[in-house]
Amino acid sequence: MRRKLITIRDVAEHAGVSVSTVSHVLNGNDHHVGAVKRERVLAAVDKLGYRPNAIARSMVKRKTATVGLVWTEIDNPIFVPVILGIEEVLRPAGYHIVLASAPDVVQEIQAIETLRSQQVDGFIFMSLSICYPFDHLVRLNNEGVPFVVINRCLDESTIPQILWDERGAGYEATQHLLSLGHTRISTISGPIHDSPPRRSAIERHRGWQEALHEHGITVPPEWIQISDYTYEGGYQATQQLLELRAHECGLPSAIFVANDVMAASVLKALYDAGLRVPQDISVTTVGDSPFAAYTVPALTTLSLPVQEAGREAAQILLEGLTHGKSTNAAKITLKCRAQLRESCSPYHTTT
Amino acid sequence: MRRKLITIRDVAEHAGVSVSTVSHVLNGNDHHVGAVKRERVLAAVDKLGYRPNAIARSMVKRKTATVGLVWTEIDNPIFVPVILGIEEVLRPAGYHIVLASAPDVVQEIQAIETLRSQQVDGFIFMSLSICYPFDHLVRLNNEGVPFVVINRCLDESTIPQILWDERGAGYEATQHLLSLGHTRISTISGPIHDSPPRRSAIERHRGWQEALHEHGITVPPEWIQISDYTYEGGYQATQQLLELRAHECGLPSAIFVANDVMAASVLKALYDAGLRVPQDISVTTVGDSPFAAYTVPALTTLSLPVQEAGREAAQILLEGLTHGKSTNAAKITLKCRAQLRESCSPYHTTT
DNA sequence: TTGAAAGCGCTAACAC
DNA sequence: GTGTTAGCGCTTTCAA
Repeated sequence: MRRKLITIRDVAEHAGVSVSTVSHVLNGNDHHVGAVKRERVLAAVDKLGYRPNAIARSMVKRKTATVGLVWTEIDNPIFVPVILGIEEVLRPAGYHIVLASAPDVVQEIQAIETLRSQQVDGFIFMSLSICYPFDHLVRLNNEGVPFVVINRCLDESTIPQILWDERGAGYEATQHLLSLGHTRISTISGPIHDSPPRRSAIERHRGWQEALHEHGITVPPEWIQISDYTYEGGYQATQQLLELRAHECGLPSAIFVANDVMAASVLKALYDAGLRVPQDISVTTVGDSPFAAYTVPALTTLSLPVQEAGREAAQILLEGLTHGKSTNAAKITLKCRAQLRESCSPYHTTT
Repeated sequence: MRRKLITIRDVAEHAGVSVSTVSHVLNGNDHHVGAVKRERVLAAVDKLGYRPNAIARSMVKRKTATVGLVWTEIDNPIFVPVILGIEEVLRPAGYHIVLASAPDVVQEIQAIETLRSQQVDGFIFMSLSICYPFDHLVRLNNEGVPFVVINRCLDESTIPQILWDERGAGYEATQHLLSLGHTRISTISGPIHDSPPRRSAIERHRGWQEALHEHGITVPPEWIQISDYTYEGGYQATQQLLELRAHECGLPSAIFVANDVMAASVLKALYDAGLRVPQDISVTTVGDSPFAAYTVPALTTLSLPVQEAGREAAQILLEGLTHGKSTNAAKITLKCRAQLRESCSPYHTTT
């Protein structure tokens, strides 16, 4: 930043005191500084427009008051609320956030390296529920670097992590359908066969399974559509399902769709096929994107406490940042909340 | 980051060379270093797991390779693609991004202060098209700090800025309706009366006006609904419009909705009222959120090149970062692209 | 209460 | 080619 930098020395000179006195005043170590000199310092600071150099300070304090936010795939809208939650708690604590998106593990490792050389004080890792290898995270943890991980399956109890109760979400979404009398309940699942696996997809699917199982219900395999969490995928999966009209197993009376993005396009596919929701077919899903309340019909869904995840993560990190190390490695699972809207109706034989 | 830090001196010692040699090797000033010593240095670096301290380097180079991203309201999904665009160009250039959200001007000024003391090399400001006062930006500019501003109206030609052609978007969206034979074209506008003003809302509205004016069309004032860019707002505005059924001016045959969020709820409101889109009423809008292609019916809209805005901003900033200062303060206006989908049909007297 | 001075880890003259 | 050394701007003993 161009301009001749104004340093603490300039201030000291201007105020006719020593640099250490200036430093003391500026850092609130006022106790041992005379009121007169303090005033003089403050005046000089003001007059000169002095702006302390945080870099220089970081150098000697060996702390930067900065945390690295490593994002496994930034191209996801939930990024925003999560960051919001993180900022909400990190900002007041005086911390800054440095961003680094890292689409894969190699880049993640690379990002960690870079950020560490930047001397960040800690990390938050946010991923798309993908079960990447995490040896590097274990190592990082062993080195005593504070960090917390959001939405990633690491089967490692000494790393603090925030998860959503995906299985519970799938379960409850299905349970809701069951409670309405539906028994012919299909699913359009997320990428449950991906490798590395996608935890959310697998868990939501399992939740659906468990709910059905509890009621002793089995469904024809054709009613299980594996898709990919995208609009296009949801649309196509629905078309697949609709072809069963002519098939012996027939159509389900309800669909559990693994995320709200697909659910939106499921609605569209159903509409395009002339089926009415919820009269002809009910739909539940997971994820409560802002649009979910304004689809036609509005989606009954389980909302992920996204911003809360950011808050929790930051909170735990802060703990580790201040108390030198994460006290008790927490594994927090956040419950999803049901949002009952218009896409479901009680089961009845064809209208 | 705990652990005894390994410094460049340790490496020098281990390799039996001087620190400056190590520094040269590490910074690619290889020309003047013998191959033998270079190897020894590299080996020592590897063996010791040396990680250069970027903070120390920044201190002497007076550069941090970091840019501050100041976000006027982080709670907006377009944040993600914009960041994506920014990272796309800043990352390869070796720059990091420090985040700071600042909901209002006071906090923005504060954020700038903090980031400057953090020694960021430059800034990108991203706002919601709100015409905040910007004296502080002019000052920043005068101090020679490189920065660029996205989506904000500052009537100041020496500050590089990226804008979207909002007026053009409104114009073309309306023009499309006109070309389909519509003349009874209503608008659900954004917050055009806000203070400080919202540029996008005003411009889109003006685009609508201009298109009608060009065709010598005037509309009853009841057909102009001022709303707020939200789902709720869009829904309510539509209900207002629908009350005109009983009114002497009657219903329009088409609506230009100022953003896609409102458009989604307009669709819903119309559906709830038993009106079919596009058979009974056509809808165009601005903004092409991912969901816009999957509403029922899919929205005909003008898409903002969002990621491109991020890219352009970063590109221009990079210019200023490397060439000491922004060469020629650019004001780039990005054109919006029409996405023709299902929400419009040719005008015809009531079906 | 105040100040002098020793670094924090690195780069870049400048000397050899 | 290679090494010595003077800072970058700040905090923090330690003395006075």
